[in-house]
Amino acid sequence: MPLGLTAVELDRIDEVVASRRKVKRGETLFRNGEKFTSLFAIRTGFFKTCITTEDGRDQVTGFQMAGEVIGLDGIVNDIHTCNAVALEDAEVCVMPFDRIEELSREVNALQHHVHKIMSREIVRENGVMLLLGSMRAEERLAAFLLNLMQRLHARGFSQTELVLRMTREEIGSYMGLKLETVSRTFSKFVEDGIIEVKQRHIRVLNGDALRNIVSTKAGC
Amino acid sequence: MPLGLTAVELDRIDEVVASRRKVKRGETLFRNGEKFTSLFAIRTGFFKTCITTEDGRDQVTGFQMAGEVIGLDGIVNDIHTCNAVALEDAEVCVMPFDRIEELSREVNALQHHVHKIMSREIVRENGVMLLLGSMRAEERLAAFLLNLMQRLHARGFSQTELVLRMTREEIGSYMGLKLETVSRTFSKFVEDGIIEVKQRHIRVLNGDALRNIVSTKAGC
DNA sequence: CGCGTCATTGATGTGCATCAAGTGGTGTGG
DNA sequence: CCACACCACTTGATGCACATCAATGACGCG
Repeated sequence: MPLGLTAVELDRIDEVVASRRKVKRGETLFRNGEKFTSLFAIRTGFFKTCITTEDGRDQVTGFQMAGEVIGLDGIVNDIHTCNAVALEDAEVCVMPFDRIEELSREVNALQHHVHKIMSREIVRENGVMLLLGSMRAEERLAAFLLNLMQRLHARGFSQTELVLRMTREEIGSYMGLKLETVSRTFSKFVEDGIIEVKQRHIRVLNGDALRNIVSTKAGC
Repeated sequence: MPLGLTAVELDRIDEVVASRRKVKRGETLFRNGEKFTSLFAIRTGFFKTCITTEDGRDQVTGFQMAGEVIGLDGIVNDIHTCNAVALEDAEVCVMPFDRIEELSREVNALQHHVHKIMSREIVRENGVMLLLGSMRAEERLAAFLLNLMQRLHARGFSQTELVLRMTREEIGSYMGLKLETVSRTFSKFVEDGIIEVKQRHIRVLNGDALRNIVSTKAGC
């Protein structure tokens, strides 16, 4: 969590956690239409959030890992508007939102932290919109891999190796592509010597090449 | 603004407005990279927000009208990450964010209101992601028109007539389409008798048809 | 009136979707 | 422990929606 807090403040912040909850792989933490009461801080595990429309369309709107907060969509109307599904066995901290609001009136740092988390999510989604609106398949996947690597690295994992927690289809859904396109694009990256793929294990051989792919549209 | 407030509370909320600012058509309210200090409530006028990437790509991430709040992206890093451009002469209320935080510690309703505004933006962007990721051109534009109509109607404007404040290119950028595609799709709607188009003036003849277009992917 | 901006419409190209077949890993039950 | 079934993935062939390129038309402003 945040920085520059006194011990007392840190204790107060612990108070927002009402309980913990385990979610098995494949199960949902919350569903579209359910009443919103709490935000969830992921302790361990990996989630996807996805929207399902009346007509059966379904789209992954994000992947969340340990240390990230999930459930912000529910605040507006006190109803969750997406499903949060565990992609591996997970544990979350349940943080009742009224308690968060209460405490953040007393602890300025908490208040500001909450605002930042929400703003960060807005900015992240801006980035995804950019990606969906104007990038080609290779760029999307390069950006996706770089983003995952960066987040995993920030958590102390390898910079170059990662294990995908999601299927090709879920990646495709998130990136606005079909699973075949995801697969083909990975294959192309392999041919080009940029990554190695073995099932869901990915080793990045040439991170710069990925970065180039993402930001080399200028020449077009 | 929100409901169920005492007169005293309402007075307090007025305090968040430090000043007003006029923005002429084509000018920016804030720019990517500028220091973030305030949120802005639009009093009159119409804005677009857009991201510009290093490599010159540019994408509209939203259109905002009177009564909406703009600038939420700046909270995370105290830096704006997008440009806000007035599409017509506009006036905004400047609301210094530290004052918002200060006051929302005292006025619960304000605190909750701020949270809702941010959450609403997250949910809106979720919807755009869905649109960009899985809808075809006709569906995107139908959804776009319906959304504009609904927001304008909520502000007391006609349900069936609207004036686009933005160019075809800006619409296309927002929807992940080229301006030609936007134009062609409008023309198709006209052929089908769904709308009338005269420059930027749009009259919706058959709102149900639009709604059908948006939610008729089940059959495909 | 003439120029610039925005919009429309047509002809052609292409990136990704779609359809289809086959492979490989995993898990289960005999 | 092996056989089978299932699922995720890969790879190829074809088609289509939208992009791209290009020409023309309609406003609005100096």
